[in-house]
Amino acid sequence: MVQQEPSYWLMKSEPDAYSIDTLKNDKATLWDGIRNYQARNFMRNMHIGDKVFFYHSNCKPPGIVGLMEVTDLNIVDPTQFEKDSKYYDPKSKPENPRWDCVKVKYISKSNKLLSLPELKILFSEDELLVVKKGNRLSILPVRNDIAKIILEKI
DNA sequence: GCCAACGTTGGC
DNA sequence: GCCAACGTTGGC
Repeated sequence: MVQQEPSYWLMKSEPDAYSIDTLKNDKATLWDGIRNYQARNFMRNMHIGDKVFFYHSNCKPPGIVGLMEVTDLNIVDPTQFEKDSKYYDPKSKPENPRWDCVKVKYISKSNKLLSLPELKILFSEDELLVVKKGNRLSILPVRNDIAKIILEKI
């Protein structure tokens, strides 16, 4: 059987909430708390073995700080049913969960952050501009050709 | 703190 | 289905 080439993604997290160092320590994590349908749907399109760039957002300086890999798919996000969670969704019912997520594992932390200004150049011709001002999507696909360049820089 | 971008909500 | 109001993201 032919080994399928992985797809590449970018997922954002505020380092105050969950950082690359926390993931490095945890080794793996559920990427839960996603409450945006388009971002959720991107997770549904992931496959085991896909590579994910970890992006630190809303911090100084913002940028790609490491690499992860998808290890599990279609996991019901437990936080949607936790009343004390800030991700609690009273409209979601256990018999028909609205939010699901993937599990990722730590691969590596960048020696040097790949900064937002550098990403703006890399993604300048991409239609799903990762770095577009006001882009509220916390999960985005990354084109293979761009991903290859990023991999050389992190 | 400001604000651009844009998703969500709810009245009609 | 339209759209105004509102809320969130996230860079600066």
